[in-house]
Amino acid sequence: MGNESGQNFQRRHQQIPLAVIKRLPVYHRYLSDLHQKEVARISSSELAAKIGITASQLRQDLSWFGSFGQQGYGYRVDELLREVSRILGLNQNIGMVLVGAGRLGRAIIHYANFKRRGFHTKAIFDNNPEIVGQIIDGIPVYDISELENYLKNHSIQIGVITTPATVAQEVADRLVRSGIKGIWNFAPVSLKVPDDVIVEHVHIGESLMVLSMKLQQRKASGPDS
Amino acid sequence: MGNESGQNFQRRHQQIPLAVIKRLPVYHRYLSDLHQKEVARISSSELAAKIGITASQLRQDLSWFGSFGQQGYGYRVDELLREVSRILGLNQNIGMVLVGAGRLGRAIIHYANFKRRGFHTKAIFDNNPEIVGQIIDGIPVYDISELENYLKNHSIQIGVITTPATVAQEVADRLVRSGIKGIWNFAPVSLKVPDDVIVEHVHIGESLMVLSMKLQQRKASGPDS
DNA sequence: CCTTTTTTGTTAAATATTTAACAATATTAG
DNA sequence: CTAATATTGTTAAATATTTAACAAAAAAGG
Repeated sequence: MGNESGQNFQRRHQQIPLAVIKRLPVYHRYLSDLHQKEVARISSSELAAKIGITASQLRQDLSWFGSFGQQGYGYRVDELLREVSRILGLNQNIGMVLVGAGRLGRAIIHYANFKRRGFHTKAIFDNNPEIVGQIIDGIPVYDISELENYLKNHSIQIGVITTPATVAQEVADRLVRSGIKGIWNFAPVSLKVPDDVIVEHVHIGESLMVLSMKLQQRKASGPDS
Repeated sequence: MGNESGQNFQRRHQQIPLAVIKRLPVYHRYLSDLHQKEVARISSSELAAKIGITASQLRQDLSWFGSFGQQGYGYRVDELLREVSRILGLNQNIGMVLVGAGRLGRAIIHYANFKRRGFHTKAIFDNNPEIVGQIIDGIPVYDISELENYLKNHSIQIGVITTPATVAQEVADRLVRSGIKGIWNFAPVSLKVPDDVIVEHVHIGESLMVLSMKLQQRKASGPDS
């Protein structure tokens, strides 16, 4: 058994590298898969091979959070999945509101609600009178003017912005003023927020540009290299 | 004027770091903004400050592709925007097909078509008979069985996957067999493709987990640190 | 026309991340 | 019970990325 059995969260007091943080959801996905397939144990080298990284990196990453494996045996899939879930904060319920009930907003509600447990979209806000009052996926749509009032009376941790880019900053400001500390932003703008607010930006357009660029590079440098 | 005036694409023969590639779309966005505001010139330090990086990094990044600035003057916004667009491959028309006409698919078509020039979704494929035959945003929806035949007869560079995770790999295989070299994947699976095919994965769920984790960390280590 | 200022592109130093190596230890096999 | 094998967590080395420093050169000001 690991020497500290994962009792402690984040062993060292240094800041965890962003590169490590970004790999954790990937580990979670693969571990979920294995768990579903009822695989009981896996070694760092097997798991790393599946993911396409080195075993060293996997062990190094995990070591930021504790010791979850057993020498000579490897990791128990269910235990490691539980630990990674805990590290990711997936063991608690998180309340969200979504601003911008356009196509992307509707798609995200669906995605977020069905795919990931623990994240609950409690309310939707929009400025279109034709949408306000509707119920989308079981979630009520309120007028954007109600935003501050709603947030005052409900426990919400994350605000999701799926508005046009032009109003995203204004929405962010309003969320921040109402005490929201986490913003999941789909609008293609870099939001300016205070230091104590965390923004995760989903870079849809940027991702397509990266693909376009890589294709162009590949073409330029010869298809065989 | 820069000593080589950007005549050459990618000066050195080394591989361009992924970290650099990922920043280029950000540069593009800020330069577009400046261009729209009719700003004519900008120095590396001004632009870097806006973006929130160091001037050194900006100049270092650009130097991978050529010399676009002028000592004592800075960069001409229109020229640099043109160069960055060219590097990103935004100056050419790119044909795309989208597989999976669900909510996310429809949102992406809208997003990709309206927001970014150069990318044209030519056809949509789905297996739902109720959707097949429809026209979405001016784009015809065909039965998924038509995919290979369509790709044989049209010039398509990118396949977009917005199907459920369960069928994403199968769709990817079919795209690859039809000669597609670029895949823009929204399904939460790591696609296995040959080395000459480029996959860009939009990590929607993973991004939410990262946000969740950062919130949890912030909470744990005290709101003031 | 000359001097001062600005700002680039690049070389070098500092920092961060990844990979390799290995001692420690649990498991397995005989 | 002992020896051989497997595999972790961690320390050290290698690699990559970021930042700083600065010579070169253009622009601005007199």
